[in-house]
Amino acid sequence: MSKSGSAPTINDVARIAGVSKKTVSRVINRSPLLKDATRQKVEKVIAEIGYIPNPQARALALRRNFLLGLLHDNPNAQTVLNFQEGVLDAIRDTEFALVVRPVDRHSPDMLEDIRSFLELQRLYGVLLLPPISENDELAQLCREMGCGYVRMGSAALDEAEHLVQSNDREMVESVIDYLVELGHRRIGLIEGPTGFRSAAERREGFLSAMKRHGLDVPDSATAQGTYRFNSGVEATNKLLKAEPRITALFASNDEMAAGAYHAARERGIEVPGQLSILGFDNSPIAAHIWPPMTTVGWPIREMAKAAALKLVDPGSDGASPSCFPARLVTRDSVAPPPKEG
Amino acid sequence: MSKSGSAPTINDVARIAGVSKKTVSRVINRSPLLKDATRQKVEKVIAEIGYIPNPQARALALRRNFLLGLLHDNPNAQTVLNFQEGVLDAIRDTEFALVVRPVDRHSPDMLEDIRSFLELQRLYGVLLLPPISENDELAQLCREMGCGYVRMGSAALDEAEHLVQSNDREMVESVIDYLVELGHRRIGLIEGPTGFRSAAERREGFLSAMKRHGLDVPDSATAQGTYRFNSGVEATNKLLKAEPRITALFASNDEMAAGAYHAARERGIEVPGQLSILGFDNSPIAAHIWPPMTTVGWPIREMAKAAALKLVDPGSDGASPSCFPARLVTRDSVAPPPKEG
DNA sequence: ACGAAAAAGGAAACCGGTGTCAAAACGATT
DNA sequence: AATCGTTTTGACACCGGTTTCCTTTTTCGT
Repeated sequence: MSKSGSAPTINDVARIAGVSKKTVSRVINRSPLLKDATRQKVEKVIAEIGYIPNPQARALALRRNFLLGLLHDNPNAQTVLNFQEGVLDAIRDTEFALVVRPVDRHSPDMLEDIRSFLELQRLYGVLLLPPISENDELAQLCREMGCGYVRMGSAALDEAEHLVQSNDREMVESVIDYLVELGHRRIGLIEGPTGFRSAAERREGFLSAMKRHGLDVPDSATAQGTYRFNSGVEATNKLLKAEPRITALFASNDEMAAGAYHAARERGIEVPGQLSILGFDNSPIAAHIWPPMTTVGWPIREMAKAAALKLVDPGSDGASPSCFPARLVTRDSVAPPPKEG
Repeated sequence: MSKSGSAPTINDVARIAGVSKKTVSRVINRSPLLKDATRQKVEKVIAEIGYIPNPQARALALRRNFLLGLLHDNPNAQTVLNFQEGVLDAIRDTEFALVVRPVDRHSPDMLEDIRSFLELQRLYGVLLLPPISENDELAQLCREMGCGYVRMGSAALDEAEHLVQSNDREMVESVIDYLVELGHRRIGLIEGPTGFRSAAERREGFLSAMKRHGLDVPDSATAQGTYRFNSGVEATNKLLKAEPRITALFASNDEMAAGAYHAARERGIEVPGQLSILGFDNSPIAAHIWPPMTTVGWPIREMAKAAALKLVDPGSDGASPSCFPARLVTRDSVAPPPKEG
């Protein structure tokens, strides 16, 4: 019997069940070459004494930890946190745990930092959040290091087993359709920074929808931001100066849309009476700002769960492509355009 | 020599340095009974070949993982994320990693869940964020399990070595002083939920400052919220109905303060012209809301770093009490009270 | 210079699992 | 019943450190 006070080990199970520890190990690892009778006998003992394999020992023997890593360059606090919750949904009641690692994508050492991190911790796999999920070198690094990985993205960045995708582009298109239906014709775009795949996808969606409706998008009706609040303010100011007749504004994310509110208010423009504003991400700020913002939300938590499952249990469903639908969250920042004066 | 491709092991170091692995182990563990010459010789080799002890092996032998756990019941996404960054600041370039574990403080199984989590993962230590940091049973559990812990709190919850503290109370007092200096006399309070130590501290600070100034605080000038946005809306409505002559409002956190903005706007009350609003936490919403909110910010990241250091390197400074000063972040939601009549 | 105590080093066992490979058990044939 | 080819199972080394226990060397007082 194991000394009371310390958890039962594989040896305890083996002794009580009257088999070798290797056999117990086989039961734990679901080896197919076990006689059913043996398996059941061992499983009974495991259940009885409440044995749980020690992840530290397995980590050493397998040269691989039971840790999932979350690598991110803080796109947005709420997003990251929702993602963490989703991963936890997937690994709750398993031996896995989630380790987080904020990184700085602007640092020239990012890849080296991550390499030594992976080398040291021997993670089972990592989850890559945008924008660093778009970094192909990083994915390559994971492959080299024998570390599983799943990328979250708004485009087909990788093979299905390494990807959980959202359909930003389609979603933006339908959002523009919605604005056009309401009567808007002059719609402005605040796009995200160059180099972000999501920004590109959202812009493409915008442009193709406008084109489909036969609407003109002069250069002066688009402005670029950095996905941060301040850049939204600046972009809006620039836009409204160049194109004062714009009646609706689509911002590539909520923070910039909130910046647009700010700029509009400073100019005495009423939202949504004189200007409709639409964001993207459904972050908390969209709900808290006044008037509450209409935006597009994607099911981050479910996506995170799916991503984690691809790593942890690739058998179940891991190879199938996962594209998650976003949905329009209608609040009060969009109205029909004002009557022409 | 170690086979190229795999990291150097303790045996490599021992062979190259011409000592036994035990000696190397002693160097790594800073054993005091080593001759300086030996230590330096070994350290030189370690540096040369870039040896890093394998955390998995150490975890097995020491029965203790090199993982810090962050237990939280999401007080606020930005807070949690800042905290994570702070912990990372402390453990960057060490063998430690940070694992996160959101918990549900309303679940009756919370303690059991955490117990089995600790048992399984054998964390080196955990960091407890408010509000669960206030749970004494949880701290007791950590002690029982031999797991280090540090609590973040707004009061003296525990011994110095287990505590990183903020001075909410003092800070609220000085905030009220500030309002009174501006001329406010009728100040309302939206307090946080019962059972939160921070809520209690902030209320105490408010009341004692008001008392000090000889100002009356009728029951109708305080309302309770849940720390969530919506509760801020409701509390403000209740408050303004009962005490329409209030000229300033202090909310126990920014989310509720944002709710107060919302309620004020719905009632056509101008902020800060007719009503000054003050929040607490300096969360992003405070900066993004219109007009930008004056609030109190505490240095979460530094506090997190200090907390992590208490666990990782208790020698350095771990036993000394750590109380971090908050500071007033002045923005545009506070103005002198409107002239009477 | 001598003996005792302190410091340094090493061999082997151990932490709790997994991999390899050979032995044992089994079933089907002859 | 003996033989052969498969399953099943177990003995033993190993993952990369730490620990125990003991021997050898230093250091120091006298």
